[in-house]
Parts: sequence; C-alpha cells; structure tokens
Amino acid sequence: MRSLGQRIELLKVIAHPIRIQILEELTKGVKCVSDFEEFLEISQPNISQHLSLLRNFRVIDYYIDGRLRCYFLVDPIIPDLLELLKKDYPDFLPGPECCPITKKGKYPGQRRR
Amino acid sequence: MRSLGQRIELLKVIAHPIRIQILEELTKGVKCVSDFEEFLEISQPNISQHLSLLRNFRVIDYYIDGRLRCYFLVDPIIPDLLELLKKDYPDFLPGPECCPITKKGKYPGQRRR
DNA sequence: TAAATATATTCAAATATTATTATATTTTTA
DNA sequence: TAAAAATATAATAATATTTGAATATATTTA
Repeated sequence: MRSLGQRIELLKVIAHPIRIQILEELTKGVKCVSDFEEFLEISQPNISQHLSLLRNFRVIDYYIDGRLRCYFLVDPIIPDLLELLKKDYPDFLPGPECCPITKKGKYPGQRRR
Repeated sequence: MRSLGQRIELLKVIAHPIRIQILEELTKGVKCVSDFEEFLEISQPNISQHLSLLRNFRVIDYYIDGRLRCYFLVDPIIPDLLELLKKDYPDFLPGPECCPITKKGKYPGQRRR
C-alpha cells in the first residue's frame, strides 16, 4: 500500500489541468510529444516539463523511436482514479442524524469538560 | 459529472497531508475541532484554516453544538477516493508491446513527415 | 457578568508551483 | 554533412499555497 506521503504526492502530480489531460490521453494508448502539442494549448517546452515531472514520479515512462519519444502509463492506479473522478454521485452524503438545516445538534463523541 | 476544473479543484483540496488526515478521520464519523487537535501536530488556527478551506470547496460542512463545531463529510466521492488510494496495485501496468528495456520501439500512431 | 473554552479570521512572511524564454541535444533527411 | 525536426533542459519570472502570529467571536461556566 502507498504511504500517506506517496498518496499525497500522487494526488498533487495529477492535480493539474495539463497533466490530467496528458494522463487521460495516455489511458487510450501510447502518445509522443507532438501528439500532445495538437490538443494542449501550451508551448512545447512546457509540455516536456510536465511529461518529465510525471516521469520523475513514476507515473509514466517512455521509449524511443528515432527522434520520437513515445510515452505510456506506468502507474496502474491512474485509469481507475481518472474513472472514479468522472463517476456520477449524488450531491451530498446523507447528513449525520444530529444535523438539521439549522446547524444545531448534539455532539456524538465524548464531551470534554 | 464534474467538469475538468472541478476534478482538479477536488484533487488539489485533498492533496495535503493535514487535509487528507482530516478527511480520513471524518469518514469514521462526526468530529469537532478539538478532536483534530488531538492527533494533528499543528496549531488550532491552522486546523481551522484547513477546515474552512475544505468547507469552501463543499467537501465538508458542520453543525453547531454549543461552542463545538461538529464537522462531517458532504462530498460523497471522498470515501471512495480515499479507499482507492489505499488499494494495492501491481508495481506497473504491462508496458506497450513495442517497449523493450532498451527504450527502443516503433511508434504506433500515424508517423508525421 | 467576568473568565474560560472552543473556534475562527486576518494579514504578512515563507515556500512551492508553474510558465516563459532561451538554448541545447539527438536523430533524420536533403 | 548541413539543415530540419522532435524534444529536453535550465534559469528566471510570475503566481499560488501554506504557515505563523496576533487577535476576534461566541458560548458556557463560575
């Protein structure tokens, strides 16, 4: 199991609009840098920086084909995580019994003092 | 379904060592601020700051019991997300066919030029 | 009603993340 | 072999996040 630190690290790595799009794309298969240039509206160096960050955290890796770098997913949690984030949920969990709209209620734990 | 922006926002909110611990604790039930003080090694104002951030993003809410504020989970994705992050996975996904250890291979997409 | 308790708010300082710009590297092609 | 193509790296500037310190608010208790 991932440590707390590793879980946070992973979340931080994914929590970026460019990187999450890169990962979404890679769940569909191998892609090289210029493939990303086609749909990401940022500069090539910036794409490379995000790819290299993802690689440093072992989320993706690449192989070389001539002058292309072909990137692919490595961390197996990624597809599940991206899918879960897109899942439909009700607006909120059922509130605790003691939680009326008035925001008044009784504390369920041991009361101190 | 959450928009891309909402998904990122959610990930960023969770991707913090204190906040993820707060959320883990809240999956077990209602907790007030001084409950958190017992196991988080940070100042009370700092705890309140994180709680208020979580509330601003509609991840948690609270009700009032006298001078206690009793916090609880609101966003239903949280328990699933925290559970997924703790799930055991193999070290990596099976690599693409064309990816030997040598990092050499053939690009599977349309080759440009 | 004054003191104590529980918690929140505000602002500034410290730190971390991200984007930009310029340049470098490697491989292929003419 | 020089130029073009594909990509990476490094340094800096811009921006966002986090913490710390001081203080404020509301409720209960003595």
